[in-house]
Amino acid sequence: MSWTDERVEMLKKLWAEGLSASQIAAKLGGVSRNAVIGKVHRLKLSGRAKSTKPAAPRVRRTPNSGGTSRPASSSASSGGSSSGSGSSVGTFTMPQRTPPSVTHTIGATALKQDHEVVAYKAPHRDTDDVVAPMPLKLKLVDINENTCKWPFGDPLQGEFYFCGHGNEESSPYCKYHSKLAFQQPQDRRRSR
DNA sequence: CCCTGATTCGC
DNA sequence: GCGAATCAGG
Repeated sequence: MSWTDERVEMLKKLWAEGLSASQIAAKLGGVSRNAVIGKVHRLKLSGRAKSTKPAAPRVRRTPNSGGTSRPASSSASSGGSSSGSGSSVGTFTMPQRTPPSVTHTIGATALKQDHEVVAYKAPHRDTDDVVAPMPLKLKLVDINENTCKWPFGDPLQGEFYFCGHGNEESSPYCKYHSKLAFQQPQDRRRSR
């Protein structure tokens, strides 16, 4: 299909209304969104509602100068483009097992009382005589192989730290949190 | 991966 | 002039 006056008019209108190129292409029919964008550019209608945007910092593309282009084979696209999930420094990965929300509540509650309280009885069904330790407020940088890595708080919120108490060997958590972390299989309530 | 617009360039 | 391919972001 070609760009008749009507179609161009429609294009201008829709573009002015803020519809996306693909939407306009769909409405007009018979054209791809690329066709629409291309036309828009030719009509010099690009920059739409673009406030402070004097010049486009576009980086010149370099397919291959003056030669036969578009050989389909984009050649060495290799994996140089990073985006690698590699190991970004500073990134912390939460434990696979999401700590039960109960713990957070407890932690928070205990925190409000702040000092004084050194320990508190474990919540309900925990018949264990294991006592939950008050979390030492260890920062990410302060934890190591021997500190419990049970997280408290929300990394996105203000407070975020780790339990930090000593652990049994080979465990990332202290005795108490190891229990919470490694067995949850208790009966799951029918959520529905 | 979905989407957006921007750009290039063979046709 | 046209628009597919491609790019650069969100």
